[in-house]
Amino acid sequence: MAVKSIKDIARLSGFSVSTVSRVLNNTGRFSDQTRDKIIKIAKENHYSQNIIAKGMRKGSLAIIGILVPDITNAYYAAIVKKCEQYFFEKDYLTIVCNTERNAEIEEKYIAKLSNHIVDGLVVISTQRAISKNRADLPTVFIDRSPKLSNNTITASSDNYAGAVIAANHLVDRGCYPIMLTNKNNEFSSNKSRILGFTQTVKSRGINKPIIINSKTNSDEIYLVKDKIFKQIKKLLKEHQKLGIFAINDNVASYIYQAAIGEGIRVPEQLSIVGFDDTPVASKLQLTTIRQNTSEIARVSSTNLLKILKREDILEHKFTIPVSLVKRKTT
Amino acid sequence: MAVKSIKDIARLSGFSVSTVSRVLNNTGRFSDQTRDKIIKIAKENHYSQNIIAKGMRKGSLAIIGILVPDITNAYYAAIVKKCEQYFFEKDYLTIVCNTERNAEIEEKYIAKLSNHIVDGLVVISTQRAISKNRADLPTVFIDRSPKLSNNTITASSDNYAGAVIAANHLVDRGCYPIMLTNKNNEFSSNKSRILGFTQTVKSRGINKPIIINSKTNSDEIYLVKDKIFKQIKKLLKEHQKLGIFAINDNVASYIYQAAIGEGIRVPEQLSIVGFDDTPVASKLQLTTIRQNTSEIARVSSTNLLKILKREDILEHKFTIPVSLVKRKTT
DNA sequence: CAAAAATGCGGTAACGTTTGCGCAAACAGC
DNA sequence: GCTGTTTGCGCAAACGTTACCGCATTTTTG
Repeated sequence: MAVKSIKDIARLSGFSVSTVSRVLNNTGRFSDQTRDKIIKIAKENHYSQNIIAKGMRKGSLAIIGILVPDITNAYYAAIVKKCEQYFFEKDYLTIVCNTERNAEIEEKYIAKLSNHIVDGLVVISTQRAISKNRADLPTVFIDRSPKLSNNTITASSDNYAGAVIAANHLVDRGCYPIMLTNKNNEFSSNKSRILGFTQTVKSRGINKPIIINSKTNSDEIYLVKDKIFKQIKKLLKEHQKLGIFAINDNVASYIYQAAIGEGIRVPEQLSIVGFDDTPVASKLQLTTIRQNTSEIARVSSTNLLKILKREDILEHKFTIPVSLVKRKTT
Repeated sequence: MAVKSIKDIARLSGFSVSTVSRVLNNTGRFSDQTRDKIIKIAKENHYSQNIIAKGMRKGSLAIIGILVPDITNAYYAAIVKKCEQYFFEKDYLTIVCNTERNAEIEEKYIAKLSNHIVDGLVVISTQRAISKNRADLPTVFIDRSPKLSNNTITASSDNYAGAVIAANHLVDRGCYPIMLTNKNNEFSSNKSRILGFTQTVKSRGINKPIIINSKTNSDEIYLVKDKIFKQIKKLLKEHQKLGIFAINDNVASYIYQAAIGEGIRVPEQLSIVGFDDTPVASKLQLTTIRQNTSEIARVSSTNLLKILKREDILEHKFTIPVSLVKRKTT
């Protein structure tokens, strides 16, 4: 009961603290008898190592911090889960921070985590360049990276290729392609998707690609439903089949439901391709571009651990392939 | 640059470490001049407190651990996010652990966290009673709690009331009610829902309530689709309108999609009520029983912090009200 | 069998912080 | 101007570990 520290085990076993420490960490020299006796006593008394003290001595608690806009978002949740599990395999714990994409909250988390509490940081999709005073903390970025220096390490999906696949898929199925984006078009991932769409559509003979920008967040797109459908209905008169490439599954699923409500047949009149492949997409049977979240997480985690082990990392940009998941909306 | 510890600030300012510590923590006695000078130097040199050392001295790192089956599940994600945000408000960080409902993994996490790394634990829906050797760690439970002692603190939705609401809603709309559960019927939350359904249905004059147990996990229910629909179709011949109360939204949404595939009209022939109110339910326009995840998280977090502050907690069971969200499947 | 090497173990400093205690100087009261 | 109180600050111990170093004792070597 009263056993708290290595000192108690030392006292109970008759050995010194250094010997107990060596046995418990399996380092240095000690006899088999000594080991057995100390281990036995430690177990009997439910000794558990004080990680704080160890961390102080070693200068590390073996904890990783992960900054994520919102754990409730299925795409982020998938990444965070995989990272956490990967780190735990390697004996690291993970502190999760919901930043709400709010720069102020981000700064607060970073300030707190910088105080020697985490060994490194995984940063997903930050609003802006991260404050410089965390410059000492090893960091890997997911999706987007600040323009701090040219050796920041980033992993992201091949957004450009995803858009190319989506655009070609729509044109192949005889649709006149439209892209529907949200207000976050300054995000590099959105930029790449727009570029991929535009270039592909042009290469298929359409000179003026139509891109509708909702100018809202993905989950507030319902506010501009009427405006969007006015445009869609107008286009439907000019083209037999329309194909919407939505910036993500949330937007795609909303448009899908709304189209049905408007009496537009999917996919006969209107095909829809989303992006992400979240559970909603699979429940709604939405065709979408799948992001390989497991791979993004794996690459990021291993890179961070490599930095911590001071191993060299040759690449700095890691681009993860995406794939088309064909379902019932195309 | 080379400034690492309070010692450096002491050296640079000409004061002792104790004075610096007192100023930085705003405790004890010091003059205004001293304060200004020390603060200035600390800021100039970007001093940041070493939380590990502080933690060692104070015996706490101000970190909470949260054990959750799967952060990817929307219901759990909502709770975890709220808890994390609440703890951060109170200056605690949160370590998230995905246990996959696996007892072995749970034990590993608990063993690791027990080593003085967290101040307390939030445990969501554990598979079994938690290993006894963590008995020293303050813990609150969500959804279900092990039968360790009768003062374990638990917060959960009013599952019984939810089932009563769902059953009445279905009967009110002229449906012959059926309940569809998964294999986890030993879970107390499922038990309560089944009880609520059974008793309500009986009180409405149906003596032999029909409960179909898929005997699979929620996301593997597709394996027994044929069996389930055979039964549903048979019942459809005996009753004009059927109403399914599904154990959760995942099951409900699958049944919804499958029913449409089978050519059954929803809600004309078959009404469906889910449980949870996850994003999928709202996307699919599923009628469901909403769990108040914010409230569950708030109650649990405040209770844990109360325990840490050694405040008395009068109740041990916290039951959070649920509500009917009527959408298009009823 | 002497010298050299290996083994087993303990003493102790250090990690960076907080905090009780004590002491000198300044200030207050009468 | 003497006593009593307050103020400002430093010393040093302590939190629980780890790891360097050193010292017997034992084992190996030639």
